[in-house]
Amino acid sequence: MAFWKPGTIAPGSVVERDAQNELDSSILTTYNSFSRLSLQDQRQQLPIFANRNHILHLVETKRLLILVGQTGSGKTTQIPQYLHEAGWANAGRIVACTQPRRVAATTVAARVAQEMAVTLGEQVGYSVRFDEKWDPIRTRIKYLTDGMLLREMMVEPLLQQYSVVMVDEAHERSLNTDIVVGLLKKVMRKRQDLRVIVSSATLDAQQFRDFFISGETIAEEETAILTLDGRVFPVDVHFRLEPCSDYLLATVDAVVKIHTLEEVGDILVFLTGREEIERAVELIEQEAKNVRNIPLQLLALPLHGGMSMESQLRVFEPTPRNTRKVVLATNIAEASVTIDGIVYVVDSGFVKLRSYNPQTCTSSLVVHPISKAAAQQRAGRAGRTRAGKCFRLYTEAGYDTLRSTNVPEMQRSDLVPVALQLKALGVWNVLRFEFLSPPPAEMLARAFEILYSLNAVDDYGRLTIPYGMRLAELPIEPMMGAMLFNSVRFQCSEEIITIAAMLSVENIFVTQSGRRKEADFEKRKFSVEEGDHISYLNVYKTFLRQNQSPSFCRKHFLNYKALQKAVSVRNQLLRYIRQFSLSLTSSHDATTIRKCIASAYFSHAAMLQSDGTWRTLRGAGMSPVLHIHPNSVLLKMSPACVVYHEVVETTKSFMRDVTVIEPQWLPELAPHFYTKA
DNA sequence: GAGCACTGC
Repeated sequence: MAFWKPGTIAPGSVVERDAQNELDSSILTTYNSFSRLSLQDQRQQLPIFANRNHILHLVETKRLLILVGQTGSGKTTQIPQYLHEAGWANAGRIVACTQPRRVAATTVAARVAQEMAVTLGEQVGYSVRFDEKWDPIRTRIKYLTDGMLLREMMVEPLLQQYSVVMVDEAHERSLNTDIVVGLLKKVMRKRQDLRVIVSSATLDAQQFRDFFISGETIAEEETAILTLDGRVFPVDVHFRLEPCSDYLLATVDAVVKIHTLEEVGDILVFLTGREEIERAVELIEQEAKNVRNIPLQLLALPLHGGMSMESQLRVFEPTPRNTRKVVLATNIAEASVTIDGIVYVVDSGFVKLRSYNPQTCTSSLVVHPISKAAAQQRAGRAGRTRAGKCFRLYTEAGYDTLRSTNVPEMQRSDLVPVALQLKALGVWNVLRFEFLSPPPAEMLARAFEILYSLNAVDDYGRLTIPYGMRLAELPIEPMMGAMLFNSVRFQCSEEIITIAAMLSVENIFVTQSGRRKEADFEKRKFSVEEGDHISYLNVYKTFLRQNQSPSFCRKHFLNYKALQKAVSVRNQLLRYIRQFSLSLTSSHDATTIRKCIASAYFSHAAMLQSDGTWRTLRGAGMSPVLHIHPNSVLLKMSPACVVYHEVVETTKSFMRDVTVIEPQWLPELAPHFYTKA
């Protein structure tokens, strides 16, 4: 293939896969060359074992250790054990290891408990939302999501119970990881004894060190950067010689070329979204019919977050005989989901990213070029089980123009919840908080204006007690929290908790390509003219009445897993209601429920214009022209006045989760915001 | 008559 310019990357030079994958490679006997060894012998075979004493020495003598960990180095499972063996968990102290994802925290904890031959939940435990197994007295090593560590810090800001905190996957720059890192720097000022380990990728290790040594919190000589070798297979990386004008067609072309020219092995393709993936599947299926001289069948499978769990599971089934599987995936396959047997990766070089515009309170979902770090992560997906190849649909010069690491989530998020959480975590002056990547001061100032309008902070920017503190404690966004508190007054808290839970989960209605009409028909059975919120209430009530039956969901195109999550969220919210001693009352009057929604979402009210679009009532000149989202039950209706949960900008500015209201409610419910004309 | 990347509390 003269088409491709080869450029090998050395074994171990790909960015670390997430902790769960690291674990998979040692659990799955098929691919574990050490499987016949005892667990202790297996531990000593890991590349990291050679560094054990060095790591312990660094933790002993330095206060901050930055680990550049390669794939399969075993750092997530081994380092906490080394620290435990060396006595860092003596005298009632605990070694903590944070993860950005729930599955990683729980599965790694299970593996470590197994290696230490202890019962999970005793010496080794984990803590994630909805699920925890650890013992306040006995637990010595604790794996937790960084979000859970933040919750613990609301109660114990100095983390006195922990001797070492290891922040894993810090290079992903998730919102919570960044907040944890910023807070750890603050804690290190007050606790000389605390040890911090930050695990990251090559490209940003120095940035983490610079962050901690700035402001003389800790001296440079109190820090160390250590690079660990990994256990992965080499991946040949091929660039295009010429840029392509249409990466979708280039994708299909690349898949067909791999299929005809390369030896057996499954293909993983990275694209940006559902629509694109479905088109690519179609095109590949067409092309596959024309390939006649190959004994292998080509099986194209989509993989994206909008699919039901059972459809997603299809990509994990073993590839049938005489078949080559090609999985066309979104970013879900970059870190969250690992597919075995992938030998070839086709990388479009693009990703769909959500970013937030605080001026219009709008989030947009736009296709962006990926970062170099993400490109390496994607390439690494080909080297899991044996040597692989990665075909990049961009030139080497194009690669050089990519930014080195991901845009931190902090830079593209609504800062209202961040500001509220930092206040609740005891950060007195949020504008002076040391962020790893500081957001513009005016964006933080705007966040405080909104917190003030919600009565979460007072004239001086102080958190109100108990209201602001309670809003911060709730695991939902502040405006939704306000709706929850208002529901007590409207005497419909039962229904509002359900609605809040349903708004917290995505993709309640699943759509399978080709069965859209059926799905639409089923959806209409739950739909009411009042709008999406009340329709969700219907879905939830019916789901419970059907005893949370998976087959009921399948029959009616409902997402079983999403609904189960809604049940968990609702139970959690119910616990908060009880904790705050709020009364639980039920209302069968949809008008009351709609008024309650509008009482918190009054700033999200929009009026129908003569041209058939909507505009927000206040600041209409600034607000974009709004449309009802195609997923809304109100799509074909033209309600005169609505409130919406959020606006997402894709091809247009769409209002998602819309409820019909009467315009005269607004001056009654929010007189400070709307004055009667 | 069109659309929705992925996490987390």
